[in-house]
Order: sequence, then structure tokens, then C-alpha cells
Amino acid sequence: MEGPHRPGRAGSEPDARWLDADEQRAWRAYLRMQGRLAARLNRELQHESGLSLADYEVLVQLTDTPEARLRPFELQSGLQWEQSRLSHHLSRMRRRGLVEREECSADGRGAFVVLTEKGRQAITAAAPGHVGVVRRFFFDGLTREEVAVLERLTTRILDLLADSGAETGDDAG
Amino acid sequence: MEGPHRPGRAGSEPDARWLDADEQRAWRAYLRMQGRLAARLNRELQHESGLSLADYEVLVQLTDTPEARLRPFELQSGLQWEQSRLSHHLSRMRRRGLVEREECSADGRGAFVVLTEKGRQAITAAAPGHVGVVRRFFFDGLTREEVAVLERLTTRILDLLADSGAETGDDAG
DNA sequence: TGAGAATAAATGATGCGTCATGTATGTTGA
DNA sequence: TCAACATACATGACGCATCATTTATTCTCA
Repeated sequence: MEGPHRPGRAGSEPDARWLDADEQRAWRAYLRMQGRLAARLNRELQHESGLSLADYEVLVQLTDTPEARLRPFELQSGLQWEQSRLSHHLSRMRRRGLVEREECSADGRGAFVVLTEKGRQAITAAAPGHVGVVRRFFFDGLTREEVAVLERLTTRILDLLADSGAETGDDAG
Repeated sequence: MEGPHRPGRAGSEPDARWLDADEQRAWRAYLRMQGRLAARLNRELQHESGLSLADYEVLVQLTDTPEARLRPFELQSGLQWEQSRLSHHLSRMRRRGLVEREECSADGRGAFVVLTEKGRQAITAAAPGHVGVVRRFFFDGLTREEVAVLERLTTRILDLLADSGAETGDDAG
């Protein structure tokens, strides 16, 4: 918490314009909200279905696919995750039996990630609760118009992040 | 990514009202923005000052304090972190020489966390750059009015999270 | 005053995310 | 055709966050 904020200020650098009072409040509120929301979502989801938010997102991608199987790099571009994160995460999900690995005959380097029956049951069971939580803790606090503003605003920030940054990293835990 | 979302729907549960198209878009945009922003902030801060966002927040709390020393439980209530998270984090910061531990004569259970000179230099060096990043990737994308809407909106969601949840968890990586 | 409850903080196990690096396999162009 | 490069994915180390549990101290009140 506690946004950026003037500590000491001994020297006299170029000065990056500190945040004014409104910005401070907005930034701190955002930071705190973001953190608590993510934590809550994760906890609820974890608690009532044994899935993390990350698991959920992977499973959604798979169920969105006719054959329920994807190459990891396809998953990656859908999720916008870092490659090693995905790789690690898939290992863990495989260990838990939510997905399986299948060789890819067409490309010797690659593989397929396949949704297992257990995985399908897990997300089917988890989804209604998850939507409920998102509603209770997010949309129930917002007017239609705020939802619209929020979408425009987040999209614009995403653009800022996209220019000047060809990296990958994404998402929260 | 990929918000909540209807998988299969075999049975016919109470139905938690799925998200409509606007909500879907807003939710996905929010999730993605949030993740990428946090990742970017962390990476930039880490890269140009060796501090994580979490380090930064702890140090801000300390520099906000006259004596630059606080009881862990005071830090905790300021940061709204889970107790064990704070404890672990302080251990790591102590190991890196950013803070020190001091016995508390008044309460035998407790201790003080004291900012070290190294810690002060670290945040003093980091702050301008950090503010710059927050500006570049966040406020530069927003109008004054959007900032106002954002603050109202995040505050309201925080209220939602506060009722119906006496827990602690918070923040992002 | 002493038993039980509350408070302050630490710890170990485990999952998660990133960074740096490794290892196949595929592609391309001189 | 084969060396250089790119692509697909895995891995180990490490910091971070949470959960459950533990220790020590202080508070309370019958």
C-alpha cells in the first residue's frame, strides 16, 4: 500500500512530478482494492473448488476449444503468460490430474495439453461459484456507467503498457 | 485471463446469473490490465533499484514515521497484510540489511522494525523512478475525471470486500 | 492469583511467478 | 547441405504469499 511518495528529498534531481492529493488517494485506493480483490477471489475459488484463479483460466481456455486440447504456445498467447510460468503451471496441473500431456506428431518439439475428465468436472463445478464471487465483490459495487468507464480506462492503460514494452509478463496470483 | 464463463452447463443449478457481454469485456480487460500493470511496476522497480513493490511499501511506511521504527503489528495494520506474510517479508528485508530488529522493552512479545541507513538510501533512490513509472503507465492514460471515477469505484469495491470478510489478505506481487 | 483467552510474532511446508539457462527440433539461405 | 538462427518447451534457483501451527507474553476476571 501507500503509493509513491516523497521520502526525504535531499538532492535535486530532474523531479518526476510527484502525485497530487487526488492522484495519491486514487492510487492508494486502487492498489489496495486490487490486492484485496485478487486475494479474495483466489481464496474463495480455492476454497470452494480447489482451483486457483490461474487454474481456472487455463481450464477456460481448454474448454473453449472444440477438442479441449491445445499446444502450450497457443495457451500462452491466449493467456498472455510468460512461457516458463505456463510450463511450470502445466506441470503442477498435470500432477494434479487436471490436464494430460500428449505428444505432437507434427512438431517434434511440441506437445498437446489435453483436458482430462477430472479437469472438466473441476471447472464445471467451479464456474457458477466463481461468477457469483465476481458479481458479489465487483459488479455489485458498480453502476453500468462505471463499468463502461472502467473498460475504457483499463483498455487505455493496456495500450500504454503495450507500447514501450514487448515483454510478456502478466496476471496476478 | 478469460473471465468467468459458461462451461457445459449440464445440470440446472440456482444459476448465479452469468456476466453479460459488457461485463465480460470489462472484467477481462480489468484482469489483464491489473496483471500486466503489477508485473510492469514490479519489474521496473526491481530492475532500477533492486526493490520489490512490497519492499517499497514497507519502506514507505517506515519513512512516514518520525523515528523510522514501528512495531510489526503497526506495519501490518498500515499495509493490511497478512501477519505471516509480513513476518516472512521482514526476515528477508532484514537479511538484505534494509531494516533491523530491536527488542521492545515495553512488551516482551514484541519488537521494533527499524529503518537502516541502507534502507533509507534505497527508497530515496527508488522513489522518483517509481513515481515516474506510475505516471507513465497509469495516470498518463487517464483524465482527471476518470481518476475521480476510479477512486469512487475502487473505494466502493473495497467496502464490498470489507463487509462479509473479516480476513486480512491483501496486495499483489 | 491463577486458569483461560487474547495478542505479538516466528516458522515450516507448499504453491506460485520470474529469471536465467538448457535442450531439442525446425527453418532458412548461402 | 549444413551452419546459423529461431521456435517450443523444460528446468533449477530463488523470492514471494498463504496456510497451519507454535511459542512467548500479556490480559481478564472469577
